[in-house]
Amino acid sequence: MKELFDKIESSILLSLAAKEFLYSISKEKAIPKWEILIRQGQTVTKTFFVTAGCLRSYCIDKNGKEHTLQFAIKNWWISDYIAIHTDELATLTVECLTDSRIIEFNAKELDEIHTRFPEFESYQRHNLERHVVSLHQRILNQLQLTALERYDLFLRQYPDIEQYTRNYHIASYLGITQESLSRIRVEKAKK
Amino acid sequence: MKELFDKIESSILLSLAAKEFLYSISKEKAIPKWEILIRQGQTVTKTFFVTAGCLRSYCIDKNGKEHTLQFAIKNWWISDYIAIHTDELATLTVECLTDSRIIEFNAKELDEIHTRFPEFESYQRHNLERHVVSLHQRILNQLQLTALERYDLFLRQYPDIEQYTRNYHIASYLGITQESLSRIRVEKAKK
DNA sequence: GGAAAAAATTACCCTATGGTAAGAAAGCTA
DNA sequence: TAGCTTTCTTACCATAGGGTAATTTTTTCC
Repeated sequence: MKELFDKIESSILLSLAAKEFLYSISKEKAIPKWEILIRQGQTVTKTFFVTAGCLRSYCIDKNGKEHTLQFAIKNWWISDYIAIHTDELATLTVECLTDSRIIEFNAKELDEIHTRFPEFESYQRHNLERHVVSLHQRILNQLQLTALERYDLFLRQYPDIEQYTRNYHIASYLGITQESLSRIRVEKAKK
Repeated sequence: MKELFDKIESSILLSLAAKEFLYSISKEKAIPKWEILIRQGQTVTKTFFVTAGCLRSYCIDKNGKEHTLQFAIKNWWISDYIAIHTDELATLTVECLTDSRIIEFNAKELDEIHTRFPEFESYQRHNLERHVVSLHQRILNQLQLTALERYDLFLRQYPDIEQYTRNYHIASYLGITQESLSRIRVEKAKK
């Protein structure tokens, strides 16, 4: 719980009213490892703010292969934004990679917070801007770097995430197979 | 000019004050084909709202290859968000693919609009949410579709953009070479 | 702590896409 | 309309990464 306000307050000043409202609707929850919070094909109503641990969102394609869209650790938001925005069934699965703690919000609650508290809306806008920037960078990396370069960058950029993940999670995030990642790791080890 | 308000008003209600302020600072500009609005390596101060025509943002990698990040037609925003956000030099070039019309905003102006007019901030948040959703979809497509499938999807999803682009623009957006796109087009034609 | 399950590695061969270079077509511009 | 420039196509070969399956290593959990 505290984490949410730490995070938000570090970027904007929340009014007392906003703070009380947030407290009144949000409950921090412990989620055990491997629990699934959103399941591909089902309806999505919630967005999650992570206060501890690590979650992952991924989709399973028509050949049964997993593709990781996002990892989320402390202070990050995660959900199936595609489904929420298009009002369709989940295209993603969101799972807990380790015992974690989250705060969940449904769409109506978030709408209400945004409407009632402009400072929260401002926080969200900044958040989304950062998100867009990181997605732009990810797309450019995918277009111009080799698999090895993307792996190195991932390790440098998100050193805290590796401890929670299996190699095949990272491979599917980087857009390669587990086997290719394994070959890359062998090459790296040789140097 | 009118377009900006058409677009914004269709999603939110702007107060009279906000509208007057927007009018007072924004000037629509005609930009000729091939003009470059942001140049990789230089400083970035502006964000563009397109009212007619088509712009493109791309980066040139260390091997001299172009990678298209975004196309923007009427009612879309375009800039080098990476540079603006990280406060560094442009990693992207933004060019005009055809004679176009734009309204430009500098960061300070946008900040001021956001601060003074919560309804504009709300519009921007929704805009950014849509942007995040489309980037998520693009990343998933890149991970799970073949080049041919991505090309078909592009043509279906953005039928209005093709008229403004060269094939190598589209190829570099899809993450393939111009030659590969050409081979794909030949295959498609056969069927 | 040990059996069972899951993940990672490795070897072998395969395929989609890349690179180069030459020629054809289309688009400008005088 | 001719000539120049840019874009597109095609052929040929190269390569990064994929697929399968067997083996080893690590993790899970009773």
